[in-house]
Amino acid sequence: MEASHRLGELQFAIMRVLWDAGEATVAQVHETLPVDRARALTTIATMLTKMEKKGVVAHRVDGRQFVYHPTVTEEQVTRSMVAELTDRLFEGDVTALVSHLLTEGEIDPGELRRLRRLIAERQDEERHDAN
Amino acid sequence: MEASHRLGELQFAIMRVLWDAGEATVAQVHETLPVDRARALTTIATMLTKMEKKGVVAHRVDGRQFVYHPTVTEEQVTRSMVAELTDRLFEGDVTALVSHLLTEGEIDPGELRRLRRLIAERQDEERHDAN
DNA sequence: TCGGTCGTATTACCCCGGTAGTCGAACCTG
DNA sequence: CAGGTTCGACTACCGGGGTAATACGACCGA
Repeated sequence: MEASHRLGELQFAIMRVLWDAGEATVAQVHETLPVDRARALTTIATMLTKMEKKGVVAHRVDGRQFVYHPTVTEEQVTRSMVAELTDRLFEGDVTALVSHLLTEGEIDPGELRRLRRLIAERQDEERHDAN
Repeated sequence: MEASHRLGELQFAIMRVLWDAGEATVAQVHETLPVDRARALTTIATMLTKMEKKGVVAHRVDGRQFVYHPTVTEEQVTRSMVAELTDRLFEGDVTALVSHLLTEGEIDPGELRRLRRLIAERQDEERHDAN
């Protein structure tokens, strides 16, 4: 029942930092962020403000600094973004997505074995769970 | 080696129509489009212009009408969008994505069996192919 | 106390997806 | 030929991601 937490590239990167650290100031996020492209500190601050308005982060005040923390879990975001793509591209048919990955993706034999094991485990759980 | 064909919701819907029909006029696209929400004809026309500028469609002239056709395949688009998500969310680890689908997604036992068979087939191909 | 520094707030752009009104040219049709 | 219709071109606007300069207030050290 969660809203669709659609995050952009930078927003996701920021969330990563916050998920890892639990909480962080603007400066800390800025430093921790992968330095692919140097971004101004104010850019991060602006982003965090927007993200707070959107409800994916919140902050507490520590002295003069804002300490931001996530209000949504990585799982929630990942799930909603994967679900959105699955809906968009495969009408929600998860199997179709996996099928695509198998036929189009570069999956080596080792990966295939891992996947097979994964599914077997899942089937086991399915059998044991009333869920 | 294809560029990242990132398409929005409406753009994708339009591409669907074009992929299905092979080619279509603005009016045909407009009519064929799922009538979830009534859109103005000009909206479709504008979108198609933008999409042509972006290089995912092209048009020929038939009398006074433009007949649009796709210049990229559904496979190309699907692949690049899936790849983008996989990179964003799972650092390109396809198995991680599938794992996510298995543990988080709503996959019923029937689906699991289908997937298992899919993987088995893929493994067979892997064995037979020198690829 | 005064000036610099630190850190957030405000403001302003750019780009692009989406939405659509209006304009102008071509084309029928009476 | 005149007037209405059709269809693309042009223009405009909103929202949101991304980027950042500038403004402003608080704080600290000399």
